[in-house]
Amino acid sequence: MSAKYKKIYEELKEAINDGEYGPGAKLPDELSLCQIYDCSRMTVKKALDLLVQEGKIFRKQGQGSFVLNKQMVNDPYQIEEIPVGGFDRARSHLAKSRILEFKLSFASSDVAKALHLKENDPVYDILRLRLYDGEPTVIEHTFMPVNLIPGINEDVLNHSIYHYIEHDLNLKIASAQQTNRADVSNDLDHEVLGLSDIEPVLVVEQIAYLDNGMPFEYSFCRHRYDKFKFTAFSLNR
Amino acid sequence: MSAKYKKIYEELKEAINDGEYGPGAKLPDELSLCQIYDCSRMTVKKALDLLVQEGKIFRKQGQGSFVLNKQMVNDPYQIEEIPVGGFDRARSHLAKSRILEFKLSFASSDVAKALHLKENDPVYDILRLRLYDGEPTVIEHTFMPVNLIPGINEDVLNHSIYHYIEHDLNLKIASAQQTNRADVSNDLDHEVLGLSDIEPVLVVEQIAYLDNGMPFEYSFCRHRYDKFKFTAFSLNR
DNA sequence: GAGTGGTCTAGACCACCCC
DNA sequence: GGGTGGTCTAGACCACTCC
Repeated sequence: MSAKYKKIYEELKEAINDGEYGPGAKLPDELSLCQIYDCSRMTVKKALDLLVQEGKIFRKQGQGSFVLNKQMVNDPYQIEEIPVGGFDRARSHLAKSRILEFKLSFASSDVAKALHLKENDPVYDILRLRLYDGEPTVIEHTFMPVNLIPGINEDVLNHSIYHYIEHDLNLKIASAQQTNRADVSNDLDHEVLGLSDIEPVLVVEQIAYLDNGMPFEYSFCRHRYDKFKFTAFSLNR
Repeated sequence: MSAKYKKIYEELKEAINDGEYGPGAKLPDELSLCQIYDCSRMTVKKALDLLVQEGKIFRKQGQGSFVLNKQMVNDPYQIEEIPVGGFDRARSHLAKSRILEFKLSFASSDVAKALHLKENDPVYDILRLRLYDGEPTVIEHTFMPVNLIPGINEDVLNHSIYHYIEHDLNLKIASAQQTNRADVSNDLDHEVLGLSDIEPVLVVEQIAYLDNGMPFEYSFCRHRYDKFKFTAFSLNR
């Protein structure tokens, strides 16, 4: 966390977010930043590259680094925006959750494949409802390997699984693979989320990984179509 | 393209995809790679970092670099998988498109905001249907600034807008911002995509940018729910 | 030609992991 | 202690843009 390039990155990001550098503004060139932050050019570049990846700035050889002009606009439903990745743990603290079902199962072939287990290995099989502002908005179906993540119980579920994994088990959550698709709402969606026949859900399927490369979570989140959208930024090549 | 780190990246990626390094396999350590590719450590690291970002490998201090075990499994509809970002131009060549409407409009306030124009600036207003295997699957509504991208006509639309922009206008497409959400299908969706009332669409809203930071495309793609899903990989922090 | 970012080198020291 | 990746330096040369 004390890495110099991360500090430079954080400071510049803050300066951009605060409007010190407005849309289209030119950042100081690399050599100036080297002087400002008393470091070498590689360190400055590493910080700036992070901002490029994030879509905060773009850089052009021979010209400089500039703040990118971003704006998302259209929002028919006042939808909450979530960056793809689901690592925004702050957000999930706003949500309350209700356990609909919590049991142990033998891994199906699909689950075994996703979690890199053998078929019929034991997994937690968790069905939860997430409430935002007291409103039911997401049905979450999660599978986790019992052997990799021991000790899950209702207490843990009522707090935060992620917190338990990172602080109590001292494991590190490193990455996740997600797919988004739309789906026709099913009986449970109707009953629990209060959707009508014609109202769909946004399904986010996720496999999350620890920093040792082991997949520890395979989940399906069925979101109300009018409450969530997922945002991403991507670079060409 | 001639950058050494990109070559190393490509070669390693190919080796992983070909199974030379299977799931969980350990890659050679950095110093070995330096010898193999006759370069410095920073160059090797840059190549490996690209693989980390892409979710091909993970690295652990004190241990090494390993191939990440990825697998997406569940697919109720045999859906085509598309990486978030939409830069996979190869794919769009498979699609044929039919122009439903092609006109000039004055930018609405939403469109002006997204494309960084003034309200009522002229924009192309394009409604196209994309067919995959002859099947109607996506309705695409696109706005582009006339002044930034001159010379669009039906000919261009029937080929590839992106090809026209990159090769004829010699502009560079740099990045894109996307949001995914599910939506109730509307009358046009029913009529053109052949969806029933209860069948939804996956809406991908996109703003795409040139390498000079200018937004040049604001689009809404309404995908049949049973034909597409979007995948992404993300790192924690 | 001056300014800028893109790539690359050959080292250095440190933190972490396993034996 | 030996192996490994994480960070950082102080240069170098090149490619591109603008004047």
